[in-house]
Amino acid sequence: MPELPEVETTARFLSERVCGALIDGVSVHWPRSVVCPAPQQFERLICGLRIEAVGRRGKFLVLTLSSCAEERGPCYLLIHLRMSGSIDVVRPSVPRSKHDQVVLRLESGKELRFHDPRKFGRVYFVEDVQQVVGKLGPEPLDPAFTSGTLSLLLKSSRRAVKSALLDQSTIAGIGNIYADEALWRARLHPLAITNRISSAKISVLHSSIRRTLREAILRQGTDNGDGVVEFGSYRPRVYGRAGKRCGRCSSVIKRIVVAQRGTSFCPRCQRLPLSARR
DNA sequence: CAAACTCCCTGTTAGC
DNA sequence: TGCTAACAGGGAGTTT
Repeated sequence: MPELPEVETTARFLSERVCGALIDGVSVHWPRSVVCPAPQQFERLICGLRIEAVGRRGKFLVLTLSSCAEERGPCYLLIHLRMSGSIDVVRPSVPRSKHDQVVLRLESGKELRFHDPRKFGRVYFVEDVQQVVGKLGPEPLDPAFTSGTLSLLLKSSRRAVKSALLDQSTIAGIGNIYADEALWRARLHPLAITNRISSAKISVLHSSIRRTLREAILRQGTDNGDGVVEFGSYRPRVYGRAGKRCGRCSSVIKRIVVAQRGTSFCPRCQRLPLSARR
């Protein structure tokens, strides 16, 4: 599933291919993929706009669109890939998949296709990005995100640390894969209670989150052999490896459920300290 | 305030 | 072999 590193990879891929492109046709094949405005409006409003930039905020792709006539400010096309979404940029002659939910035809002769077999992904067209991403927490790779920032966030509530990492209003962009990976790297148990984690351990968690995300971006995301979304070559240390051995201590990796999500961790590397139990 | 649950979806897989 | 049912999973919304 696309999380921050996969979305970043997709944003870079898109940026190279569609920056400057004029959109001259839009079709929505699965109306519920489009949150706002209504699909007909969506098609009408986007047609004729130019893609100025492609970026990312949390797990959202952010395309800045502008009108050629310049009579109004920029607008934004946001795409959340959720579970199974992906983006293709192909020639129109490439046969369209039945899972291509939204297609933008570009003047350059290419098509930008939002492909999403499970239909959980969402597209937004807005004038104000904050309308969509306003509630997101800080970007973990932003220099402004320090150990102190993380400390304030974790100490302000009492909950399982994994649940806090998954909460997009706490930190943006971390999902099930990188939450498990960062906790493993930090040698922190997923059920450790946030406001009882020492500052020293929070500092380790902070650098673990950043190292894990940076490493995954360098590798262009996780190689999830899932077949649904093919990304890069990041190999998870614990995620999806329950029953296999920990690469650090060779204990058998355990699987539990935290915040309704499957959670893998090493029971030996990631001990739950007495002081951090509920 | 936080946690738990429900819903949206379909490809994959386990069970029969 | 072929069928069905269970399951996974991000996040918004609702209930506890």
